[in-house]
Amino acid sequence: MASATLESPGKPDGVVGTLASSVYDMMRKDILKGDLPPGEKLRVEYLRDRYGVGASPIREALNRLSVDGVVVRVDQKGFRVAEVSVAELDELIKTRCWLEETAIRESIAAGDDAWEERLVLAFHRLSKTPRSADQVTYAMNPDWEVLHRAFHLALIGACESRWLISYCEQLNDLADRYRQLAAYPRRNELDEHKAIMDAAVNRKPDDAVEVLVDHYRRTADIIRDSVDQIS
Amino acid sequence: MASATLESPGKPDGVVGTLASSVYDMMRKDILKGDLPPGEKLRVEYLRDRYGVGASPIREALNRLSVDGVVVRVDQKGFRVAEVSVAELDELIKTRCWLEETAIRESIAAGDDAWEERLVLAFHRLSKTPRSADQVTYAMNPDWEVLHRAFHLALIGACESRWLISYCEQLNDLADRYRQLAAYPRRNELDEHKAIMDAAVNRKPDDAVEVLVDHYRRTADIIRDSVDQIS
DNA sequence: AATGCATAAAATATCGATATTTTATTGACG
DNA sequence: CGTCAATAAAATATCGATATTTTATGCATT
Repeated sequence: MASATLESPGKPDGVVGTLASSVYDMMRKDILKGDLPPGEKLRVEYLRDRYGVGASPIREALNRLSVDGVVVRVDQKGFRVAEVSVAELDELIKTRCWLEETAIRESIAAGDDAWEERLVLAFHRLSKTPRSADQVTYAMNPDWEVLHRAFHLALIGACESRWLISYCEQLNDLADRYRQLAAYPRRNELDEHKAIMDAAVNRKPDDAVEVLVDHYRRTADIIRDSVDQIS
Repeated sequence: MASATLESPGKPDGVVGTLASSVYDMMRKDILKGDLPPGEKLRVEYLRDRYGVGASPIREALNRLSVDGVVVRVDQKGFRVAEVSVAELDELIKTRCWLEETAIRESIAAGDDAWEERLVLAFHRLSKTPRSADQVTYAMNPDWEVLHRAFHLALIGACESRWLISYCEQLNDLADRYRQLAAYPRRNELDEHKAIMDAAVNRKPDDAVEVLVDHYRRTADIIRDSVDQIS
């Protein structure tokens, strides 16, 4: 953990947009995957070194991240990576289940063929991608993570509310952070993902909700002990 | 409108916290009540004059506001006040109804005596406060607005999810912005607020949801034409 | 040993200058 | 008249210095 924290993950070469936005993206990723661990003080001077930019873009990114929920801002005391806890995990999952129930019901009700096709493709791509980057020992596969996120967002993509989608995105990312932080066993969720997709495509909202909620709760159950130890 | 835009609403004298936070609060209020109108370009040089602080705190505040949904940020092009539209209003109200349905059901289920008492007091204070600042012509009463917000947040305060509460807060504020921007007739919502409170306190979730949703939709109906004209 | 105070060191937040990018303007050409 | 290119003006974004605040340290007192 210490070496992961101190090692610079790279500089914003080939900058697109602004330095502040690049730093925001990089820092956000580092926090969500645990490279910047829960509770860590985010000192501007250290971050300048780590990301290779000046204090202003760093502070701008930190301000944005603080509204995202991954960074905690205290006036005059600076910024800190948001803590994790079992209570927080449970509240997060509970809220996620509420909101995604609404979102998936609305998507099933309003979703057209295009939505179905996006969902089917998202599942297909996810199912073709190895869950683990290593065949012997579980190792996080970044490709799978990207496709996994896309699959879950495709499920709710037809709910016709950018607000609800953005809230679900936020809760998704925060929940995934817990998964990255926890000791996660080899587990293949393929059948669960397929059951969710089938229920959605077959326009069975009650089934979809039940399987989806079960999926999220099961994940939380698996990682709960581990979260208790890192918090 | 032009004079309201150009007139400085005050400087951060007696700064508490940081300049960035003070500017954030002031600018947020100015946007929500329409003093900084929809679509307006937020030029840093102008805001420096208006709020009397340097570019850095201005940019920091703008970055935070951009995640709030009241400001739109485009890299290399700066910041602009978020636009309004009828479609946006409808999506907002729809989402608000979904989320507050969940929040009020959960609050009714989990809320203890303390929650009831907070709600009863919030209603009481709201009912004692004149809806309009002027007895002849409707004029926005800031005191009523503060208590109105508190009442609605008290309703959902026992839902046991800080995420859901913060989303409802955001949607509440954005919906209230529409009310401030629109030509709003003299209307007294006292009976509606009472019906909502009674249903909640009497632990009747279906009634509470129905009256609450009706309340929000009615407001949207009242202001829709006016919103169409300012957007 | 615990508490309080003063001072030094470290960190946070802001300022103003300046580098970079976008927008506006003007003139040439078809 | 419309389009394109060049240039100037305006605006955005960043830098590094510095003012302000917080934290750490050392010493004295109870």
